[in-house]
Amino acid sequence: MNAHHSSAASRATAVTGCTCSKLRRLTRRVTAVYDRALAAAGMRVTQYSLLANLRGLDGVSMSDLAERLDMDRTTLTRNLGPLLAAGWVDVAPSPEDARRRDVRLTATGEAQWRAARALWRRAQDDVKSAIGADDLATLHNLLDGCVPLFRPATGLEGESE
Amino acid sequence: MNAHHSSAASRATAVTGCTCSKLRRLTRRVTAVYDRALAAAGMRVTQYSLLANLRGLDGVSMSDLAERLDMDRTTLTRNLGPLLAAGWVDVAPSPEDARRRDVRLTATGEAQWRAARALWRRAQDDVKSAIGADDLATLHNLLDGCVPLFRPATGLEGESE
DNA sequence: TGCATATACGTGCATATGCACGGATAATCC
DNA sequence: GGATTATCCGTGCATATGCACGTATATGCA
Repeated sequence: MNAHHSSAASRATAVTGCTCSKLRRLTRRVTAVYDRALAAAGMRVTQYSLLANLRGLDGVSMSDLAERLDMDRTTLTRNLGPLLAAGWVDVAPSPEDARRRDVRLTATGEAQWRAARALWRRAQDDVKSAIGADDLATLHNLLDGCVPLFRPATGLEGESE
Repeated sequence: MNAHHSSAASRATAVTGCTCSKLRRLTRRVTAVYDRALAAAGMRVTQYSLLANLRGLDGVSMSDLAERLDMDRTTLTRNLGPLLAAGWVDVAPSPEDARRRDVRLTATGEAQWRAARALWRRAQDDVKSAIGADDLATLHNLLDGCVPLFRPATGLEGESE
């Protein structure tokens, strides 16, 4: 399908269709790939991502973690539910600020992540094989680069007046 | 940020990170853009997409529509709920096959779609401005091109043995 | 014809997503 | 120091997503 360099590189195609629907469509299908692979570890890709992002962090507030994941704060609250019930993460009030609730990966959660890691790797490799390394790199760069363009205003960027 | 041709074109970057999480992350943020724009029409981008896809089709079975959208059949059933309640779509048993239920856009639904179209257009233009026409074209081509790679097997493709 | 199979669909369950709203605590400002 | 404001958070509501399972109808075969 792709000889060597660029199979999906655009040749000035007129931009048509809904970017959002295209994103949602592919997200649905790709999520299925990862979820099927991670099912053997009893978790979904969203949960795997939470565990992975919690690694190395020694206690993050809900809001900080949500912002880090570009996720709504209240969505994070509920997404942590299953992980909390499974004992993979721990949430405790911050000693310094009683308003904050610090999220932490437990030892069990760390072990679970480590076990799921191989399954995730397999899914990631499958995706890489299917899309191709070059196109996947381009896709990653586009996805990463676009996110900051749509971040909600924190009220600190446009201090012009 | 981009001089002329390619701001997000990859230069052999090592592919790291989770493709699925990256997709989900951007989808979250971009969906917010469209949903905010379409809120004035009382609908979300998922619903707008349904109406748009129903246009021109004179009755599609649930399964066919789901496949067309790369969406789980049961997800479609529930996503049609609000549209059905609003009277924007109509679902009726097929005259030929009592198992099938044909989905059709109503006149009200058509009008709603037409009204929402301008709002969608504005969101789409905003996204195009933010990302840039070239990168957006590349993104669209990648998204469209990848979907078929992850379609569930229909049991008709690998007849080798 | 009658039964086994295949197809089309809905529901229960669990999670994912985010807006609107309200409660609790910290910071600020007279 | 007490009222106002800002920050951090959970919950109610509505939708989005899909797997497992069951039901109804059509199809194919003996």
